[in-house]
Amino acid sequence: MLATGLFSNEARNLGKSARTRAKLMDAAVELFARDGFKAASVNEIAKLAEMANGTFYVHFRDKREIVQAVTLGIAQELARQLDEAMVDVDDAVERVSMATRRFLDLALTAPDWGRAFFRAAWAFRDLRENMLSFLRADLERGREQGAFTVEIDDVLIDTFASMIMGALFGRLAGDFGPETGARVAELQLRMLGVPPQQAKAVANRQLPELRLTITALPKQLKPELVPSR
Amino acid sequence: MLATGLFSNEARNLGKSARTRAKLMDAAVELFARDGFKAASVNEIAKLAEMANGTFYVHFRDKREIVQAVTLGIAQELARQLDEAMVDVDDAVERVSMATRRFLDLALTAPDWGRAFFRAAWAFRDLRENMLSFLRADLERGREQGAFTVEIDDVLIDTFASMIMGALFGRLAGDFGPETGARVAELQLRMLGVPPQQAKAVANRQLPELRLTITALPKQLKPELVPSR
DNA sequence: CCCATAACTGGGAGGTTTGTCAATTTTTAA
DNA sequence: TTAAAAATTGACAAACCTCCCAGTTATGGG
Repeated sequence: MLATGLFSNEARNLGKSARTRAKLMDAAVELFARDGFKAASVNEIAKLAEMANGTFYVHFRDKREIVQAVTLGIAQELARQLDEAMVDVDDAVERVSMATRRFLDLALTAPDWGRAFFRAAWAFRDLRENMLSFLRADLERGREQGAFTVEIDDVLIDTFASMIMGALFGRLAGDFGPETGARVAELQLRMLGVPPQQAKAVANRQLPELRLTITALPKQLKPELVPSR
Repeated sequence: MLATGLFSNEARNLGKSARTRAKLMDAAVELFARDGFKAASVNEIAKLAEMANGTFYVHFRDKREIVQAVTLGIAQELARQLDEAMVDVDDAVERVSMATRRFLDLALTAPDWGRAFFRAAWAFRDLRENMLSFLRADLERGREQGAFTVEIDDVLIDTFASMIMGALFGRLAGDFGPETGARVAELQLRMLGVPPQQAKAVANRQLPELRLTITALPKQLKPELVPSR
């Protein structure tokens, strides 16, 4: 077990129950990433979290419940950080390129989260659709700004997302290096109708340092997962 | 259990051993498609194939072996059919568009095969790389013919494949209809540098009827999986 | 048709999994 | 400080898993 996983870190100032719950979730992330949701066992999660099997069932009704908590937590945190990294970018071409590159950077800083997210994205439709709503907003903005010539429909959005997921997989597998994000962003912009030269320039633009802000979630119940702009 | 799955059909004129083996493989495809390779159990495979658990071990050393047989079988058959459907197409733009559209049509005619292939493509690197070698050939041909302006590298090939896999997933989930293949092909051609108007025209070109040729595999051991041209 | 051989059966050993529960320890708040 | 509440433990039932094997049945070449 790692010293502290991301959930534990978020919960470090909360009560004991929340900390134990977070520890279980961190262990679960690791196993979900490695084995998938179905193949990971409650026993192993508890063992990795260094507690007795029975404790698991104090904090989660069953495996389905921890799967939901973990995947929702990962999606929320990734979306929040991505959103934050882009608050003051207005140009759609920049935003679209940045989303792809930042998302990959982010997922790669916590590879287990990346892997678990990869699995969750295929397994859970509502989570996937929630993430895609962010994307749709930027793509439609690009059309309005006249930057994208392609028609925006569900297939386009899904395809765009698949390109990101494919890159995530390749990065996580170690097949590709850090330049992958820029390359994929370039390909995406070409697809959207941005002139090749501009696509290359924008996609390779230097990004400001990635500032990680792992903060505690608000005490209130999980906020809805919605684009902030 | 379905009347006859594809493996059983291929083996229908072979000896009893081959037929039983094929029946197990058909059952396995169904469960792999539903639950994944790790979560599917030998017990359930045997039960679905309507035979005693012990029979499984007459035909396969263990689960790894049937997973390998099934995934290789699916990949081979899909590659073979795809290759056959494209033998007399020379233009790279046409080939690339056709590969995407035909692959999707093919995978959708046997959705369990499609689902199992989808899983296998992420799980088994060598299988994936083997399929990608087909793709690379056509993409490079397109550069030589001057049709594609984009640089051909590993990230491009992987991204191209991810677009297909994403579409496959959406089609299998019922999110998208039969027009998806043409739409994704159009997006791919745009990405490669084909002028938008031409991309749209080629991608929507009517394809000759898909002729399914489920035939018995040659008696000799599995042939290598290699592009025929 | 006969019978050697191949295919198949089903019970079981030994392990893992899920989920429960009574007993124990830790935390919290008065 | 102390007692009630909350958290944790670990053993366990019941189900399910993989793989084996001794015994039974089916197949097909001579």
